[in-house]
Amino acid sequence: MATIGDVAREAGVSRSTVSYALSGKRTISRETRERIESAISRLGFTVNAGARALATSETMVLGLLLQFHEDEFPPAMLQYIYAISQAAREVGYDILMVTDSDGPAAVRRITQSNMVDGIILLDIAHDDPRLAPLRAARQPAALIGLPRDTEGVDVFDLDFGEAARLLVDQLYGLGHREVILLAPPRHVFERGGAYAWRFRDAAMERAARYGITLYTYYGESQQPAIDRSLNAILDARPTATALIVHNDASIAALPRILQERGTVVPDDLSVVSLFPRDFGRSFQLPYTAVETSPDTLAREAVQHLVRRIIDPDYAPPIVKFVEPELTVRGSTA
Amino acid sequence: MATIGDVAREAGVSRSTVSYALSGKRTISRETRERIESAISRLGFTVNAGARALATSETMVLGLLLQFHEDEFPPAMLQYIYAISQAAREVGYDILMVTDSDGPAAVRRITQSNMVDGIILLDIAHDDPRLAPLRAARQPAALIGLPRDTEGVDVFDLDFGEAARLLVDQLYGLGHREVILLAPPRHVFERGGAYAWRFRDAAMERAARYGITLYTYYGESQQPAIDRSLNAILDARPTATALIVHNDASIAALPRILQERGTVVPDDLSVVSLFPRDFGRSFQLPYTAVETSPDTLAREAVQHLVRRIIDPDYAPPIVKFVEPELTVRGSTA
DNA sequence: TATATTCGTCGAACCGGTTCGATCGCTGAT
DNA sequence: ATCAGCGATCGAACCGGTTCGACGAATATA
Repeated sequence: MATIGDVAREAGVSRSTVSYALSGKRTISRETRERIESAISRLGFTVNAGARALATSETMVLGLLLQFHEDEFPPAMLQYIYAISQAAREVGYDILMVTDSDGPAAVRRITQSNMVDGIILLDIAHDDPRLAPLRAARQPAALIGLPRDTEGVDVFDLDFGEAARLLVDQLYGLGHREVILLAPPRHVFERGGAYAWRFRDAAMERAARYGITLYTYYGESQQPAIDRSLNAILDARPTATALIVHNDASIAALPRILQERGTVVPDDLSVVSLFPRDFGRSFQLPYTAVETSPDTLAREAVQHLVRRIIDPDYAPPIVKFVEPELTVRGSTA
Repeated sequence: MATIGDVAREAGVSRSTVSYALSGKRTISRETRERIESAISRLGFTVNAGARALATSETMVLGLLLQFHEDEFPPAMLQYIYAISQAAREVGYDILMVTDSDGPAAVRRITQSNMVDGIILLDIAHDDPRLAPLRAARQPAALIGLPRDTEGVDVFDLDFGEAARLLVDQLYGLGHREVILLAPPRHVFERGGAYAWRFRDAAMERAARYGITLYTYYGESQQPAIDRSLNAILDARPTATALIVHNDASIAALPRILQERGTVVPDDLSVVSLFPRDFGRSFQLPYTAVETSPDTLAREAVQHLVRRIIDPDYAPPIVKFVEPELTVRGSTA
């Protein structure tokens, strides 16, 4: 590989001149610049990322930390990963994807060794053990998901509480007074997935205020338990007139289950849910729902992170809740 | 951040001594080593990855290049991504994930700038445009998927031809003589996804040999077209007694569709398929099938790649087909 | 006892960039 | 005619590691 020294020699200038021609940080005469450019293309020169990183202390890489929980629904995760990667590239950054099962160690490893300029965390737990090493790090971080303590980090998340209220309101307005809430699996709550109880608690609070009887159940994460539990829940509450599903794995299975049971939506049962917008691409989900948009969330997180990398205190840490939007699909009556 | 110079000063030795103590490449006295180690932990020293990469020309990072096609089924992709990431970490490497839509440019960018020690390519097209820049690169590559020309790269893939034969044999042995083959979407063929026609052609060849009438159809990739096309196909061939599904998106929707139609498996129709082993985790797929194992494939690719990074010509380039395995689930009669 | 080895350590060079300060030739203002 | 100011370029230092050759002291060999 050609180095900047080779280019300098070929163009008959010094290394620093080549560097300045590349960065444009000092004026270079038209003639010299052209000589350098032609030398670069003749030699096929590309700057060595490691050397540049060493000199500038900027790697132009973002760390993407994620854990893969057995009880998580894969399609949803990929939405985020992909969106983050795309958004990062748009602003000139690459993604170092780290899936270590030991999250805190992973954070320490990549921040202390200076492999990345910033960090994005997915799958935030209420007391996320990765936050401590993250706060100790030199690099800024953006979280997608809400932890208990947001100090020193930027947070982006859907307003799950508001989403729940929106859905309950919708059902209440249509006259439903006996509703089943299918929440995420129990492990999600135990692990501290705050989005789970933010949604559940808001739904319960709202239902209570309206005098709605809300039956709360926790879904399963893997087949065939998903099917079994859905059937069991529906069997247990024959008088319920509506179903709120906050559970990706279950919502994907629901159409088939209802079909099997001969339950017609919305005649026999109203169904509302909450899932990523692109689920429709993979699954047939004809339900009125709050559609989350991983793309938007990811893009916003990345852009904020990059701004903070460039200027660490361009603004105080933010906690941004994306407003949920209801897409009505006529699965309610 | 403490540098190796800080450690050296703290321990009262030279920088090189610290380096040798770290790498173990030269003998260091017990006493000195202990002084260095305590200095390291006192200062919280971690080697700077960029500096080490510059000095050693080894980044300990693998590039993972993938493109996200609209007509692909996301869950399958994630299996690979995750497995590769895990396998890489096991052997000390991190993953730089690149999703640029311009694949060849991405290959050039990360290889020429020396960001990675090796490259893994997913989603190989028959004439994959990324291969040219890859062969020009200094870094070795492993492909998951089979291109036309395998020169200079290591290739890992399921033996799709054999998989097809296995499934056709299975049906033939049970007496089926009129079979529907649901292949991947047309775009996959057009784009050059070799696995698609390797499976299809082998199935057709085998069917012809046995005198089986094979109706070949191409599935859709997105809802609601998937549902529509499945129904149309089943309507068009009421006399077919078996269905071979080589199409992730369709197989995920199939149970519901059959339910809707009142078709009982295997009494009314035998179904066999080909999908990743872990699909059972997300979807309820009670079908006899060749189950692919992204984990195994990914692990093998990564391990080979790393070996080749360490010793570029430890062996000639390999093309490794993983033998398909049939899991019988009683969806045939 | 003289000599060859081995052990433990150091200094310097190098990896491939960036950046600061200095120099030099011109131009324009005084 | 003098000098400030600017444009264009260079050299050197630096980023934080690794590695090679050298060297003194201790140990083994003859």
